[in-house]
Amino acid sequence: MQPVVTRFAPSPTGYLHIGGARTALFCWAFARHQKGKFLLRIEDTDRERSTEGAVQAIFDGLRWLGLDWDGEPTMQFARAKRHAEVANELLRRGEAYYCYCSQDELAQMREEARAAGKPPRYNGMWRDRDPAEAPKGVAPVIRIKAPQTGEITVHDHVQGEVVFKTENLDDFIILRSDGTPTYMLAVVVDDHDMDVTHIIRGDDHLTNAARQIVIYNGMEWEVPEMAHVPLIHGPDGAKFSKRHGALGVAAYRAMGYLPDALRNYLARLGWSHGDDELFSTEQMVDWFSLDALNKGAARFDHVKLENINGHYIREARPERLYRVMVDTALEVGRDIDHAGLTANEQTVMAALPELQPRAKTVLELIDLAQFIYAVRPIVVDASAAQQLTVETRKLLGETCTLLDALPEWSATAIDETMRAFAEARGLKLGKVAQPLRAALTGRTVSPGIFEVMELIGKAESLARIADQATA
RNA sequence: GCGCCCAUCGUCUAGCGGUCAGGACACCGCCCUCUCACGGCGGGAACAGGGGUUCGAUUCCCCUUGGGCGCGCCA
Repeated sequence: MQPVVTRFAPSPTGYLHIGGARTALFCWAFARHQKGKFLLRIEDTDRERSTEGAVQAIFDGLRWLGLDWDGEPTMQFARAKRHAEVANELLRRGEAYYCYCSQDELAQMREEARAAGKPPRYNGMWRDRDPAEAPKGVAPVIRIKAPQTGEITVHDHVQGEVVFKTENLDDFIILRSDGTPTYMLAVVVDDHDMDVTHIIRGDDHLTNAARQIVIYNGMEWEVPEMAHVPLIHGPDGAKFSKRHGALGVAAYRAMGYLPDALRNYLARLGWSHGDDELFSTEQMVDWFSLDALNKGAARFDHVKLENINGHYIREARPERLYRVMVDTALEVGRDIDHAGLTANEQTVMAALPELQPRAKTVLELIDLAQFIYAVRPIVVDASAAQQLTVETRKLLGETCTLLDALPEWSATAIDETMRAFAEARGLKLGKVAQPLRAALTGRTVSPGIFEVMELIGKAESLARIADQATA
């Protein structure tokens, strides 16, 4: 049996966007499931818009998500000569022809078609005309000779049998007047030459598939299997543009999302395996099949992504999370946090089990860790300040004395004495804990306050409390 | 305009002729509790509309409506 070969073929004109990442994930998962190959092709034939930085962003994004490709990436522009060769072969076979139309003539053609209520398309002007009639000095394009009757069926693993009447297809250009290939030609030639067996891509290419089949037929090449997956929509159901919150993969990393979380979320968008919501990459590879892909477009839901991210943060090992926190702080330019995190590696690591269930993103994790390296006097935020009254400041003074006398500095020991202290005063524990939290962290929200004290140590704890206490 | 695709709770989805229409996120209660999370328990919430086919339609077919995509010497 022929080994499966899939490919991801982005054009490097921006960042690796979320929709592309999902397509890549599906291509990758299918290839890995089938024990086949997953190839990468950079479609950089648009010389105006393609940039080196964008190519790098694609590599980085895929690697970050853990999508490894096989072999060296193919750079499409470098294969222009081969594309032209195929165009000329099509010419020889009588499956394509030179067209000498000017831009004005084409514009007029489109105008006329529109007026006649037909789709704007080329009218076949040069299809059967003798090239000897060609106007002097005009560099021609090469157009494919599309069948004018019958239909073309795309056998799609997601969309099913999609039938296009050939009368709705026109003789599109395959080679530009400057000798460079158009997208339609380049894709077909490359997919064929790369031995791609399964084309998995966005369903915005579904109509292109019919056109591409014309080229396959012209060359008598076998048409690969196809699967056109629905696009991702924005939260409002409309197109998922930058304006509507569509971001690059790198942006999610910067916002503190873990690659496992994004991968899991994206996989679940348009694909499912029963009721399974949370699954590992291995499980996805194990379970992946094209039949389980959905036909309808899905909306991108940041809230659910956040929930899944929270799950992966809770599951992550502190060592790994610590590295991500440091890297993220550096990347987003939070120098103070970066310095604090770096200088307190052991404490942060020890605190992480307390921090993890409280954070949905790595950025939140960093915020949560601030009490560790905050510098005295602690900045007390507005709501925490309300906890510090004349009475509670006195209370804090008394706890200082008790705490100072503790022979052993542990959360449980502190817990016991504070409970006893509160009870002796006829106070609920919260009446003591909240002022302590305000004094120690400057906030009203934090991990268990006795754990906080253990983490930052006796001296620092007593000092922070004393800063807010009165005798 | 023409062509094509799609349609189950607010969102992501399970369902592949007979189900009390299941799960997850979100939301609302309750519990746990030093705050906030986490966790546990419970609740409300959907088959777009209309025709068929069938003993029986969420499921199959058609139409309507509503979304989306495509129609470049862009990819």
